[in-house]
Amino acid sequence: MVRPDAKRLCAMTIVNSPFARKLAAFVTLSDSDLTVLSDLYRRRRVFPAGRDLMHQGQTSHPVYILADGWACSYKLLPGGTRQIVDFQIPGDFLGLRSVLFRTADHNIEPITRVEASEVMAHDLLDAFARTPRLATAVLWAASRDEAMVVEHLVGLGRRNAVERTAHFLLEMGARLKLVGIGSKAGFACPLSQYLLADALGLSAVHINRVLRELREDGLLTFQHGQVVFDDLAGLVKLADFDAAYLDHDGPLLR
Amino acid sequence: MVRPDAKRLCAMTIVNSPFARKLAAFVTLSDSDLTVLSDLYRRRRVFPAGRDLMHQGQTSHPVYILADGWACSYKLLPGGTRQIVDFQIPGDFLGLRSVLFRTADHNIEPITRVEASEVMAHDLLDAFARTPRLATAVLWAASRDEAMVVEHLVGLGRRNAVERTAHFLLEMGARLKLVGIGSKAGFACPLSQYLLADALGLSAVHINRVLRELREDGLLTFQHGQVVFDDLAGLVKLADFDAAYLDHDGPLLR
DNA sequence: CGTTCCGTTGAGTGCCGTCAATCCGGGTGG
DNA sequence: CCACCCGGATTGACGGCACTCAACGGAACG
Repeated sequence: MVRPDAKRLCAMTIVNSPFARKLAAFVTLSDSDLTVLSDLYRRRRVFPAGRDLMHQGQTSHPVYILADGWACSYKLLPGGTRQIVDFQIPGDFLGLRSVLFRTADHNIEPITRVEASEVMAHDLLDAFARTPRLATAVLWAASRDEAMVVEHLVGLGRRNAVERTAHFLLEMGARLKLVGIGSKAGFACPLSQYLLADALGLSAVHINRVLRELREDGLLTFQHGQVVFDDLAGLVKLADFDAAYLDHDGPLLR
Repeated sequence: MVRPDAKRLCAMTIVNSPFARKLAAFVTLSDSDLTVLSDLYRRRRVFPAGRDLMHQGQTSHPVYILADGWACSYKLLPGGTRQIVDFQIPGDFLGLRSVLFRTADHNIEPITRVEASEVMAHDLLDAFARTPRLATAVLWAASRDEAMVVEHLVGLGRRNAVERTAHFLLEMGARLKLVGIGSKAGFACPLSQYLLADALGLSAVHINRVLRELREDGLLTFQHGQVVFDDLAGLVKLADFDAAYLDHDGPLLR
């Protein structure tokens, strides 16, 4: 009986990780790419919900790849309010943007219990040097993250509360579907209305009213930690949602 | 008499460009870095104010480095409104983020007459391969751009009109100072109140009222295309402005 | 000298925030 | 098993920040 190649086995395991899954939507990853990737996954760590794992002003922080759970990045304002910039779901980087700065410019809070792989900046750059294809894929992921931030900005600037909320939930649905969590019908959502409010620039009270309106209009139901798209087409139209920047029919690079 | 080395001369010319000036705030660029940089500047082009030089959905667009003038990147919404994501000033990239996407996800409009160098994506990647230091500098510039977008997002979500406007003008002032245009006292600003409104998620009418309030409170004056910081400390306090992500005391990498 | 763009100001409106009370489910301790 | 507590969800009343509509002045331009 032939014992399977250990590295090969490793690659086979990694291929179903949310991170590889997301990258695979952009580039076709070879076995060697996957092997390099699996090396990055070594230092797995677990964080409890609620306690920040990175905060503004912190110097020389590491980068994480989120393996399980939800997190959010946010900024605090003097008034005591905060603005959530983005939510991170499995497959997303934590703190990639500020890796080139001396200090992190935002906080990251685990919303649920979180499992993440700690990646040394040096190892990441090393991996890039070995597999340019992987480097391209990561750059694409970073561009995609920024595109989401931009879309978020547009929503805050020019969409009313209902459109903004609908757009946000559609985007989360599309992102989750891409990494194999959730479907076109909906997804499990651990976000409280307070978190939603801090992300969408609204008050929790108003979020509640908006969700009720969406529910009564037969568009979507968000109750008991479940988001259900009752009328997907109607939502897409209402929110002017275009998933082009998130999804692709297939890899762009082969 | 010795004729100076042509390449050397080229490097001497480029060192005063806004782009090099901005990068130099982050890394110390060697003569060879500057030579590579000057190669990127070859294809200089001019665009008149007002006509978009890139639009949403456009495929395989080039990247530009802005040499002179102001531009803005924006997204259109179905209602006919638009949201300006960011303004670009000399030294900034145009369209860098969407270079890895098949299609641009936003429009770019020259606000004034604009001079820009067209850079082929291939040449850029080639330059990166030759001088990793330059690659790092460009990545830093990209991270800085994203940090500005994030700060913009925070403003739209959680700052009122006055704070938001003050913060925006302070940020523009800091950016312009970094590339050698404008000073601590103020700067020449070609933006109309309509452009300001589209950027800050407000109506032009309200921008007008906000500017009046800032003026009457002795904080800043924006008239006849000139922004003057009448009370810089007061503005910084009002807007909770922190230029850490824009400016540095000196290069971080030597 | 009309046109157009930009800036300015007033009046009225509405979306969304704040304050406050209530309800509900789950966890905890008696 | 029940009382208590606590975070989150829900709803109502009220107020304010910023929008819309509208009108007018001034400067640039053909």
